[in-house]
This record gives sequence, C-alpha cells and structure tokens, in this order.
Amino acid sequence: MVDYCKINLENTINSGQVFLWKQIQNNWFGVNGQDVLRITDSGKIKSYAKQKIDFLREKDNLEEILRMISKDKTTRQAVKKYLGMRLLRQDPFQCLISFITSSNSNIQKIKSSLEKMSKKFGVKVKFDNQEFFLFPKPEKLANASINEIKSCGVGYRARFIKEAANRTVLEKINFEYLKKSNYQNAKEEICLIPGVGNKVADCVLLFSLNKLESFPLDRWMIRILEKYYSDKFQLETKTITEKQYGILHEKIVNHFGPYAGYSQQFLFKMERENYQKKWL
DNA sequence: GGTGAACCTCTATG
DNA sequence: ACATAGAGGTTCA
Repeated sequence: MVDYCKINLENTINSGQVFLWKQIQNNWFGVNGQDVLRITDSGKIKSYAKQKIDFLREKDNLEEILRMISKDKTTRQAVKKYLGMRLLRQDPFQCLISFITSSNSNIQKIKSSLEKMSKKFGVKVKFDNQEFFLFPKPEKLANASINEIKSCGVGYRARFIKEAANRTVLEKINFEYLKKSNYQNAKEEICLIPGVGNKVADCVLLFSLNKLESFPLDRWMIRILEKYYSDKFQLETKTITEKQYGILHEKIVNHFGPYAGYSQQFLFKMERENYQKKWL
C-alpha cells in the first residue's frame, strides 16, 4: 500500500471540518445527520442507520489530486506533512447549520453549541453501547422558537439557524439539486440564506456538496495567503469584500486547479498546527 | 462598490 | 474583580 492511501483519522477529524466527533479507545464516533458513524483507525466505517455513504471520499483519486494541488513549495510541504488527511462528505443540513454557527466564533464554542443543539432537538440513540444524540431534523429546528435555539448558546445566529431549517423544510434549499448543480450556481443559491456569506457557503459546498473547487477564505487562510503567497494573490483591499473574494477565488483556482479545496485543507491544517492551537 | 460598526457568547489576558 | 480583545463572519448603514 502506498502511503497516500493510508488515512490519518485524527488529523482528518481535527481539521475544522466536523465538530461532533469523539475518540473512544481505538474508534472514532461521530454524528452525521440522522446517522452515527464509527470509524476504526484503519478507516473502516460502521453506520448506525446502515447507510452506505462514501463519508471518507474514498472514490476520490488521491494520487492525482495530491499531485495536482502540489503546485508550490508550501503546498508540497503541507501535503507531505499531513498526507493521511482527507476531506469528508458530511450530511449537508448538519454542515450548513454547523458553519452558520461557526461565524465569528471558535472551535470550542461551535462544538459546545452543536452538542447542546443535538441534545435539545435531536433523537437519542444507542450505538455500540454508547448514547448519542442525532443531529436535529430540519423540521425540529424550523418549529423551534428563537429563544429555544438561543439557549444552545448561538446568540444572534439563532434566527439564521431557524430560517435555514425552515428553507430546508420548504425545499427552498434542495441539497440533492445543489449536489448536481455547478459550483457558481450552487454558491449563489446557498448564499441567499441569511447568515451564509462567502466563507460559510464555501465550507458547505466543499464539505458536503462535493464542490472540490471551493476554497473557504477565513482569517486563517487570508493570513496564509499573505504569508506564503503575497506574490501570487495580491490583496487589493483591506477587507475581503464580496467582489474581492470572487477575484481571489478565481486566482486560487487558476493556481491550484479544480481540487483547490483539498489544498486549502492541507494549508489550513499546517498553519493551525504550526500555531499549536488546541482543537479539543 | 468599499468601509466600519454591531452583533451573541465565551475565554484569555491584564 | 472588572475591562478589553479576539474568535473558521455576516449584515447593515
């Protein structure tokens, strides 16, 4: 087995993609929508709901992708160091709510809010002799009051969460349609949801809707671009406006190619680890 | 079209 | 103890 084939689950889970995962002995357990997954260190998945989903994106041609995104010294280094890290294919609704919750927040707080939300609005299940709370169904959050949602510690984001859930129920957002649609179109659609801007949209597109050219630009990525790519991606304004975000994204895809999202994940992981941030 | 402020909440820092 | 800054952003004026 060539080493790029071997997954590093810990690095994968702790790379800012998912928030409701924990390690129990040699297994990782995580809530994924209306399902709970158990993954062994070697990457074998057991699904509570007996779903067959390619959660670890095992059908991606990693050899080709890693070769294609290794366009410069920085990415080559990041890819080499975190070779076993993968992008995950998450439940779209959970992913959407997670990243609406993430805005102007931090990992610990996002985790705590999502755990509270699952506990309050999700169904309790038993899997492998452990208790889990599934992620709330869209109807449940759509019917909840703003104050009930606020009690999960999400603050002003509560109304965004309710509205996103509501639009999902009413099929104003249709994830299956967005999966089939192209990047630009899917992004425009998803940005119509209040609380969803460029960054949150790109996270949802990359982590749950298979848009591998998404390249979420948050504070960290901007910092990384300034540090390693100041020659390639000159920032034209002080703050990243809607227009600048688009221009920057185009330059990024021109440089990294159609799998730019993978490069983002490696760069992000490397920089975070360099700063030795606690993920918890 | 770009800028700056406000926004919930929690934590780290002084 | 208390104030202030900052955090995987977005919206509004």
